[in-house]
Amino acid sequence: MTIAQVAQRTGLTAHTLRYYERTGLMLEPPPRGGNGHRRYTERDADWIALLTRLRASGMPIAAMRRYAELARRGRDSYVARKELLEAHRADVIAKIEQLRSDLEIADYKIDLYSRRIRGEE
Amino acid sequence: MTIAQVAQRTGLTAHTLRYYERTGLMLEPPPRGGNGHRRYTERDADWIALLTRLRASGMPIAAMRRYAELARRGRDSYVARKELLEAHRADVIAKIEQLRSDLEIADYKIDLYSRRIRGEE
DNA sequence: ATTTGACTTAGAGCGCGCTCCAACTCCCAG
DNA sequence: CTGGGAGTTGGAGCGCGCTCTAAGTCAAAT
Repeated sequence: MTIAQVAQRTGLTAHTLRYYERTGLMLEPPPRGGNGHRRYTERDADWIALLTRLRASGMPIAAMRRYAELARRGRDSYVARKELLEAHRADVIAKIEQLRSDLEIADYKIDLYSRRIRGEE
Repeated sequence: MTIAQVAQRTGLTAHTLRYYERTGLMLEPPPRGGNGHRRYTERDADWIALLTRLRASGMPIAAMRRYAELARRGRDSYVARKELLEAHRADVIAKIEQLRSDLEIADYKIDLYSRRIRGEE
């Protein structure tokens, strides 16, 4: 698979794919064809798809890098990887709760404006 | 109220308070004491508290600036302000839903690692 | 008189996550 | 053999939201 095809498939740009590789997010650098172009394997594409989902849930690049490092260590890092993901999950859940509660002020204000618009105060 | 007191009360730094003012988030620049220092009114502090809550729910500075501009226009902008907040609320709710769904991959992986750790596969 | 400390300003710097640029190589179609 | 298109690299630039620095003013405490 070419970089353009992976970009297409994952929704990332080719720029971003090279950036991810540079910054240590790949399990290993994708193999190159005779012309020096990257030839992504199916496994590469799957890994990148996983990265995009972790990213979408707000995982920082640095944590994804740690996750990639663990994944390179193989079966020995299952526990560590699980812990990393659990920590991330807890972060996301906390963030969701925070958003919910910080949204209340908007709700309150919206209600206030509604009443003012209707001339109730 | 001094800038330090408002910082204390709102959890922002004095730096950030000046930045917010520079960038157009205040209804009007806080009055100055004889020594040129800002003397925040109770109303200023309340407004800043509202800003921090909007900010905490992820509203971008640019949107807060628009909100401040509307607020400066007074009663005429109730409808516009309400619409702005409703748009923000919709954004936040969408973001929460997105987070929930993007979290599924972490859940799935956590479960996978659990089973692998227990030696089931 | 001096030091301390809280404030002032304009403007620089930073961390994050991209995003793009310049200059280059390579291959293929016309 | 020429042009176009897709890829390569190192490194610069950007948008956001702060965050900090330098140099200065002023007031109260010693």
